[in-house]
Amino acid sequence: MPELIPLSYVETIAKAGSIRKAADTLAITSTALNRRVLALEDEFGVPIFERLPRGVRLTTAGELLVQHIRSQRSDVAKLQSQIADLKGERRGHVSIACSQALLPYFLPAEIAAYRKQHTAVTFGVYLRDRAAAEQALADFSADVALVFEPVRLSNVQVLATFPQTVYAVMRAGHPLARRGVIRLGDVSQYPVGLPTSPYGVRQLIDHALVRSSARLDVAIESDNFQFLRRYPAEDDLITFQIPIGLPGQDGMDGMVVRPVDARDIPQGLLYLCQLKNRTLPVAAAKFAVQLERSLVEQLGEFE
Amino acid sequence: MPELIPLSYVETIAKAGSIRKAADTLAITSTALNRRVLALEDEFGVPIFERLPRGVRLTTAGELLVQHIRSQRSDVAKLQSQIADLKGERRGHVSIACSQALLPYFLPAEIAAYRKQHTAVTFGVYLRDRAAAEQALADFSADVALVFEPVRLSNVQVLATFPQTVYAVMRAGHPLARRGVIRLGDVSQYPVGLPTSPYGVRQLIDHALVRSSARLDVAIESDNFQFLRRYPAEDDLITFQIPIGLPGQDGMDGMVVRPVDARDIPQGLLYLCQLKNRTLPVAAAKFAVQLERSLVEQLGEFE
DNA sequence: CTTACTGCTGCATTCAATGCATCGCTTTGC
DNA sequence: GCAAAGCGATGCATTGAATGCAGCAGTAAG
Repeated sequence: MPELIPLSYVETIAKAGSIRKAADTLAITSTALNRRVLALEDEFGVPIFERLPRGVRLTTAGELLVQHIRSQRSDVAKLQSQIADLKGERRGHVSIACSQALLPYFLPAEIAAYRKQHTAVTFGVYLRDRAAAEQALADFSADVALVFEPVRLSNVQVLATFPQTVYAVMRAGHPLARRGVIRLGDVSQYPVGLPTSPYGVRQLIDHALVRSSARLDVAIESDNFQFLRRYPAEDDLITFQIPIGLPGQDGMDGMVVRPVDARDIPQGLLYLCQLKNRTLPVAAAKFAVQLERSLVEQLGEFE
Repeated sequence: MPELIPLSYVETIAKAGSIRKAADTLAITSTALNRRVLALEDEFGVPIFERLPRGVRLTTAGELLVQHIRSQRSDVAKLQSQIADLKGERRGHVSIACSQALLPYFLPAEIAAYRKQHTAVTFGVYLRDRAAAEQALADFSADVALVFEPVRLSNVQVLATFPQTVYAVMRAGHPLARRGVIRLGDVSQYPVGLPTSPYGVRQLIDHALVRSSARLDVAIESDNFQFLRRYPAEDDLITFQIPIGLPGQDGMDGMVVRPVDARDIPQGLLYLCQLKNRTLPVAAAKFAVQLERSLVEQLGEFE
């Protein structure tokens, strides 16, 4: 699909930082590339690149142009996926930006289920924090984002939200394991492990602690959910997770999870999003629908 | 802006119905054009055109492609208008599809006011009935549509709605002219002139008549609002208009308008629309904002 | 059966895009 | 300070991909 995305060399130059370097990676001479840039600037009547002593940098107009090119690329992908769809091939590619909690169980199962039906569809799964996920949507490097408690949601269209109760994770023999629902006051008697502050679960807990008289003994802090989920097996410590990041009934080898009372820590929301005003390629749209269905079912299981 | 819209020849061929005719209008040989088509079909792996004995016709894939090309053209226009905007030129073009009522007074005044500020912006104003206006949005031949009581509104995004009371139009000496508000029962004593059935005003009146005991003596029927507005000057006949299609206090030379009681004929809605999920070019977006403001003011005047 | 119109293809041509060499400029390193 | 290195821009020769020409095969209309 060569000339379906013209001007894509502009992106290469912007990334490389100089015309000569970009010409190298494009395997053409700098002359040719330079000429294309000049011709393009002539057409628009505006400089696309700012000439610096050590290379070039996009002007404001150039940034608009790059945005346009990316949007166009995504449109072409959509078109190709539509055409492939009516060829009966069900091809395509889906890029997903998501929070950590989705990676260990939920997305692998979902993607495997989807690919079982549509084997020609390929996937890209990228761990992005809440801000980076929105950025990924904006520059078309992701089709959909699945994030817990996102930040601002500007330029983002919410396809669906799913409430997520915070669960306490502990070893099976832990005293609190006998209770059905955990109160925050109970937990304050034990050391806890928390995610670092950028994460949604931590935000919810921090907010809860402000309003509450309880204080937590934070013995462990980590930015890795996998670590936080496994650690209580070795210690009396309690950590917190949302259900989407937990394995099913089996596979909890020696550990148990108990919901935290919603009066203490309110439910957070898991957001399924896409870029505002964008029509997704067929594959991505269908996958989003499947995600929505599965998440609604998943919800029922844990309630 | 030549090669910013590649593939645009596909549209030309589709419209011409044959490669050779299209080649004529494009001022190139049929050979070259044919080659491009073959190359394109090779890239997509799907025939774009169906070969008929007397020419070609778009396949399903081809129709998708044409839709994509139109969308792309509109995107490029948006980009250029954005770039022109930051050049301080405020250039651009706005295409408007609208009902008859907007043409005599409202749009001329609005466009003139806009062009006073942005002289480099050009306009296209096209009379389209309610169904055709939506079609015009869909194929990107119009940026915004202003229609009274539209039909289905699929694939259309409503930017704003404005209630429009139906007004009775009569000569100044008419007996009913002494009343402040007209009841449908009063009108039934006189002959009336109505727009033909596709128009929103007629729809409202027809609906009103079904529910009401009153019957109207339809002496004149026309699809031209200009005619219906002027005719009562020569006759005791009464016609109906919405305020947006009427001149201000002056310029009614010998005629008066009186609102029809909303209990008899409910208010209709004037819709300001754009294509769903489309980002308008700067000029069109700004003009839409101006329209919205003016219409809100206009509303105050007549209430 | 002829005529006219269609899309398609082999071969020669041409012109726009490319490559080469070089200039003018700024920053970097000694 | 002065040479070196890296950058974008430009004049000139070259090349190859897109074009044009002529002719093919097929179908519908008269």
